[in-house]
Amino acid sequence: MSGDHSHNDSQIDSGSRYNDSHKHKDKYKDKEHKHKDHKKDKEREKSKYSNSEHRDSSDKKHRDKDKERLKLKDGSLDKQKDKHKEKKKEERSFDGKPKKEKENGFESPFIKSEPENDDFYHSLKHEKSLKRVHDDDDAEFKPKKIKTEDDRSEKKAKKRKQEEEDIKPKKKTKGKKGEVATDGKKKAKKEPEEKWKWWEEERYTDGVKWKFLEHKGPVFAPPYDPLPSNVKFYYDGKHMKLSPAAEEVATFFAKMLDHEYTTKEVFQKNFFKDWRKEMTSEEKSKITDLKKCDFSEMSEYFKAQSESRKAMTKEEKQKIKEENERILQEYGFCLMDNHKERIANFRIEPPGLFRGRGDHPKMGMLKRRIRPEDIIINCSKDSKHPKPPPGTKWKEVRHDNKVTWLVSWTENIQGSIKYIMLNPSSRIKGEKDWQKYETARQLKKCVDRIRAQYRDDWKSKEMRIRQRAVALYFIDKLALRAGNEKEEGETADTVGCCSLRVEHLTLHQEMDGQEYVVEFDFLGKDSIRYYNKVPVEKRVFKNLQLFMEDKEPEDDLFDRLNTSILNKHLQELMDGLTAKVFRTYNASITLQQQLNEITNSEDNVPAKILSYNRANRAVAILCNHQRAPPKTFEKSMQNLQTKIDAKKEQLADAKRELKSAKADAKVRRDEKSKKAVESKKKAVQRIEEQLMKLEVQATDREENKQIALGTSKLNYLDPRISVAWCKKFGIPIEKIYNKTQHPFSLSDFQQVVNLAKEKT
DNA sequence: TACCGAACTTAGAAACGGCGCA
DNA sequence: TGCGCCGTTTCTAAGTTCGGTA
Repeated sequence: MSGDHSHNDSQIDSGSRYNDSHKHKDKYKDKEHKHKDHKKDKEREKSKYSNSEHRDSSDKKHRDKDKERLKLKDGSLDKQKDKHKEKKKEERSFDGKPKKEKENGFESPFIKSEPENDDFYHSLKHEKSLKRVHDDDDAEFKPKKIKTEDDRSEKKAKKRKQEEEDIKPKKKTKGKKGEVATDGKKKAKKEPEEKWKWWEEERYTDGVKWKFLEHKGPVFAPPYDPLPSNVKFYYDGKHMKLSPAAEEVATFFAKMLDHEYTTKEVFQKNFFKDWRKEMTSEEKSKITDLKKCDFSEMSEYFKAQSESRKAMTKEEKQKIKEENERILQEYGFCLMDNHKERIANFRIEPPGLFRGRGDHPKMGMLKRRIRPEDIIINCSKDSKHPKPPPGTKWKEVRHDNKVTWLVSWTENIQGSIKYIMLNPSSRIKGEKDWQKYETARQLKKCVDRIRAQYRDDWKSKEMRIRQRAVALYFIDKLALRAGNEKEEGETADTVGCCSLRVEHLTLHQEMDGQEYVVEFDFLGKDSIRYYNKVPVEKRVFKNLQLFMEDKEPEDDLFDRLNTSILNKHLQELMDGLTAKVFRTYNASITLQQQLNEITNSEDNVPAKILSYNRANRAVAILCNHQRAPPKTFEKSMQNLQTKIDAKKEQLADAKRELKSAKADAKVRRDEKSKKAVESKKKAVQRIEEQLMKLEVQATDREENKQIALGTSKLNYLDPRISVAWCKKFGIPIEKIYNKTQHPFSLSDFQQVVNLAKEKT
């Protein structure tokens, strides 16, 4: 990326986003409190206005101001749009791939390392490069076809028809536990299952997700197991026997007694309110104050139970493991279009207390038990439908093949729908993932034009266009999320780009020797704090001043913008473009740039992996993927340091021994002493390597203290970049991805690796 | 065009389990 | 052999996007 889009330079103090986070947390909480109090006061004052009235009046105010400041639109945008549409037609063929790229072959720059080809992300022809990485001499490679509406040749229609005829599952032969073999071939135990190369097949059209789907339904949470009679609950110091329903809910609280949640007022209030709903009228009249409730015996009981589980014998543990495996084999897989696919979450969420993140107004509420009568089953008409537990009924059985879920139910906290879906290794998820990275690569081709346009729009005569352009600049430069509007009081007060409020930004004409600095401070997804000081272009700065003029701190910064308007605009700029594509694109391109920049081919494997982790870290910082430092962090760092110190001593000893061996050899001049020198040399070398490994580990861990790498690795980084990097620098792919990560690249890769091993 | 619900992705925390070390 | 550590897996909350409806 060029200019101001190099993310890492753009943050004056990127480290401060993490290092200061605790310092700022309290300040932020105060701020949030103030905001809420202020809001309440204002609401009281303005109680005669409804929310929408207030918004309307504010809209009008801004509209009038616009008129004063800006003259009417001159139609240049439409011209631009038309021009762009034409260009778009030229750029792409029907399947979304540039013609040029289709005609010319491609070589991964990480394989062929000329500097001009270092832009892997841009020039990559994905299927081919993947294949190259995996299997250089596979001449049979066929690029995957992405079917579109325009893509229906007669031949393909015939093929589809044939597929439809073939779609019923082939007769399966059951092998030993959990083995399902197709085509009547029994699979040998432990033999790796043949991997479905779905990426080599054509996709469904018209929103069809599958033709055949069969599964066994969900696994329900075990029924409540009442407490033994010796485990007592006390109210106001006196023992009180609770009814089963009230006792169950009490145990949810008792299980969380050591958690910070139970100390929060909102949590306690919500819990108590919902708990009382489960009580008998007698209990209700007696138990009126949570503070008088003593759950400690219950809590101790659960702790003891957890301890005894840990202390179980090997055999007992094995028995449980086997039972879990049996359940997994029975319920953890489905049959989708002839293939056995792993289900991600086949267990229904058990009842408990809702743990919202951040200052969630509903934390502590009772998540009720889900019964078969709440469950909607989705499967093929012609499949064997899952049976509800004896004496119960499903809410509904439907056959909707335009969705990917198998089971759904509505949860009682937010009233939202929960789903049981397939594992990321499934075709259905992998295909989507692949598509996502392809869209991001499409963006790479037109991002310069889009950037030029939004820069131009900063000067627009229309306020809404200026706001859109500045928001897009933030989304692109800072990888902010889109920021949907949220219902007040239903969730924690978090924002994204479009929902930023005036109070979330502070403008500094000059700061730390830089001009036009914007200081962001807000809570994003999961109430993770985003704190960043960013120098921006003068025009952006001036626009922000304009947007903030005459507004209250709690007013929307972009009052003429929402995610729907923004995404509609993005759709016009590029097919399939939405705000989140920028995050994927910028994450992947950052990884590639960082890898190019910091990998040293002379380094050994651990040092190269450190480089990879650092590149990954740059992405995680960009995307603001933070985590709470592990509880054992300080201790584990200390342990590591002790190991390093010991290793250093060991090295010093080894060096001394080598020195004396050398001196000895000089005097003796015999074979034996020569050999001794050699072996001492090797020992020194070995210890040096071990020390280096430990030091690298310490650096990596320290740098990772508050940063979560997993999310970016799993969701934002095009795996082809990592795979190509591994190939170029001779790093085993297993060092970067474990066996469950990145199915579409790794399953194939792993297969080729295994084949190669077999051949040698 | 605004609104809303459905569907799906992204997210951090917690639980789990296996491995290395004393 | 037991224990602690740490990577992996599971869990489910919290986002985004899309499409239908009024």
